[in-house]
Amino acid sequence: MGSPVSLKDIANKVGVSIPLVSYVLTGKGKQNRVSEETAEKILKVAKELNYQPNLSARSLKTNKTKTIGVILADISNPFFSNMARVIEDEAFLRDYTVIFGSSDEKIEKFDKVLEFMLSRQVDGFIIAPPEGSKASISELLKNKNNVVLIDRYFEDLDANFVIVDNVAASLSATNYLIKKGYKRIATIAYKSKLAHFDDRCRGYYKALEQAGMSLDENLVVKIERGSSKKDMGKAIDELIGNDLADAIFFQTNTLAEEGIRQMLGKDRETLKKIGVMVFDQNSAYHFLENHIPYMNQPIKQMGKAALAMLIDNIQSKYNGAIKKLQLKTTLGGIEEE
Amino acid sequence: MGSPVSLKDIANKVGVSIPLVSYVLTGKGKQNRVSEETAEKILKVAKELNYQPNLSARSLKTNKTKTIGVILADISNPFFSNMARVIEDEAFLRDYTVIFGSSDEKIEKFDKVLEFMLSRQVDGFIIAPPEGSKASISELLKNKNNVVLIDRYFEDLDANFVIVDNVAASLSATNYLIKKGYKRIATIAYKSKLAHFDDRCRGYYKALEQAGMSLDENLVVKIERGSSKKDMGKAIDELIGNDLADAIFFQTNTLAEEGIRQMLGKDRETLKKIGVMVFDQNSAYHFLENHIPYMNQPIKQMGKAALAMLIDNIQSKYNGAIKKLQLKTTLGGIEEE
DNA sequence: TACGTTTGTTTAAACGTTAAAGCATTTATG
DNA sequence: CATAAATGCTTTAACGTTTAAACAAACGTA
Repeated sequence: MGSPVSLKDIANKVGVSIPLVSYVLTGKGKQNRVSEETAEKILKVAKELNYQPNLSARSLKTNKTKTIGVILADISNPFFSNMARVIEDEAFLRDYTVIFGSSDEKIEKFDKVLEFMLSRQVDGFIIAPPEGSKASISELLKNKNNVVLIDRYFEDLDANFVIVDNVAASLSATNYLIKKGYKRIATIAYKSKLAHFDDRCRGYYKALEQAGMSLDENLVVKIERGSSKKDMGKAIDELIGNDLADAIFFQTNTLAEEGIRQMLGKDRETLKKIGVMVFDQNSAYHFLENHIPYMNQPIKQMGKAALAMLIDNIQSKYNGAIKKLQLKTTLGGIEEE
Repeated sequence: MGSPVSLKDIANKVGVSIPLVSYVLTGKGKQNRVSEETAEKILKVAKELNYQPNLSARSLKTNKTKTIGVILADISNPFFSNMARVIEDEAFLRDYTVIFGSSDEKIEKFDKVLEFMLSRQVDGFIIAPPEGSKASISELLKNKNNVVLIDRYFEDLDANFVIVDNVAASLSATNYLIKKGYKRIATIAYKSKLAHFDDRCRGYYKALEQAGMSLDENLVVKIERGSSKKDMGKAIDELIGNDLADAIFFQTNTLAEEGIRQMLGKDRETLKKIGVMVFDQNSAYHFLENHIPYMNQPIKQMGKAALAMLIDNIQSKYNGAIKKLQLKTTLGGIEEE
């Protein structure tokens, strides 16, 4: 129990009615013509008794919980735990409570978490949608729920989102390898229909095209999520064992981590011969002999922007207008820095 | 809005009074003598209308929010984000909501987060207490709040906790290095008064003593939290540059990460000559040439146990009895495995 | 002086639940 | 057959808020 002090206690002590106290403490004293004098008394007593509003009662009345639900893929994954941290901090500042849920990239889990949060009557959502969740999210939007997608989006779904410019990022990433002189640049991606992964592939294609390099389908490898260890082993074997590729662009952090591990497993020298580029940052790269260049995602900015967008939406600052924000990535981990 | 269906709607449709519906839907039908027949009708209609209880109203009445507050040092730190994930999952299964807060090891931030959660009327807390938080937690306990400490504890504070056996873990860790034949084993710890850090040092002392090795104060380095980069640089320089130590036992993951980085910075060969042992696991070690042995903490077990303990406490299964759980660590990352 | 307006307050009602007490009707008990 | 007990339900009240409407007193204006 915080403090079992209610408006009633204050009202009694000051000698006024309960609504008056409510008006003053919610800052609506002026507009409800509460005299300066009583307002002061009320504030003083409230402080004395260390009044804490009963949020359940308030929510019951106002139909707002000041809580937002955040569904990420996996909160123990560094990318998402960093994002969670930013959202937590930002929400704290704005006096919003956050509840987190991990979808594990599974639609069934996602739906369960979503339902859980709906039953908790959250005021809005920040969601990194897993594959196949378009229908659920579309449903959510129909009930005019406040939703901001993050990190991912759906091509033909009119929803707010905050993502990075994946095409541009992949383009830069691939360009970096091209400029380094690599000729047979492979890319490893997840087998997924999520739009942002498509974009990453598109960026890769575009870079090759712009450089006048032909696209070799054998250099584009898609890994199944569940069996990434086995698949990655095979992929690395084929790409490197057969000298198919001289550089690899990993499209996610987790792919890179597994891929690099597999490369190291073969022969410590492999990594020095093969060019590597990664989408997203990872502190573990510091442990490697050579610097690993990566495309740095502005996690902090994304989290902040998503939360700001959502809360503005909840408070219906811009009524109904859909906001789409695409942030820039930056090149990091290069030796010059 | 989930569904704006209330008990009233169900009651109207079935043709009974509201309390009857409440009784049935909360499983108290039998004890309130509701006939099988009406109970069935109520359940059927509830399902039809997709009734979702209004938790605010329920909380207002019952004074329980089915929410627990979890305060960790930093949710973007892998150890804690893994812990968060376990707690999230476990709470989800039990239909409890979790709100997280990061203390950043700062007492001021901790107190703010604590107050925030109290204002949210959480039913209980799982806390990894930062240095200096004993008074706040003691206060919390006085108001008979349900608290379970995790990862850390206070020597002379009678509170529930779930930790690892730090003395035993450090003993094993140091013993491992001793058995490997190292003669001048250093340890690097944080400058902190937290009891679990003391324990880790004690385990180290004990191992040396048992092996008949004398304790060299120069081999025990304490790093300031804020300035760990600078301090660590100096420490590594002194220990290794002067050939003071032939092995280092890092007492936390973050210390090890920084320490290893510094060692690699000097010369890639250093790490092969100096024995290293780390408290806590880190997937980044896979990127190093040599295997890094570590003491593996049962994060999953800890999180699960803490949550179970807390919820049993909330439901006052064991009334007032303090529970102290100390779990075993295991040796990991050794080459033989 | 009368009456509309402003000012400061109170009363009433509601949000959706739960818990206790009340009230018929039926069934068991001697 | 009278009465007690069990059965199945309803009524009442309350949790702590917020919001709208009502009210009284003081003031301004004619």
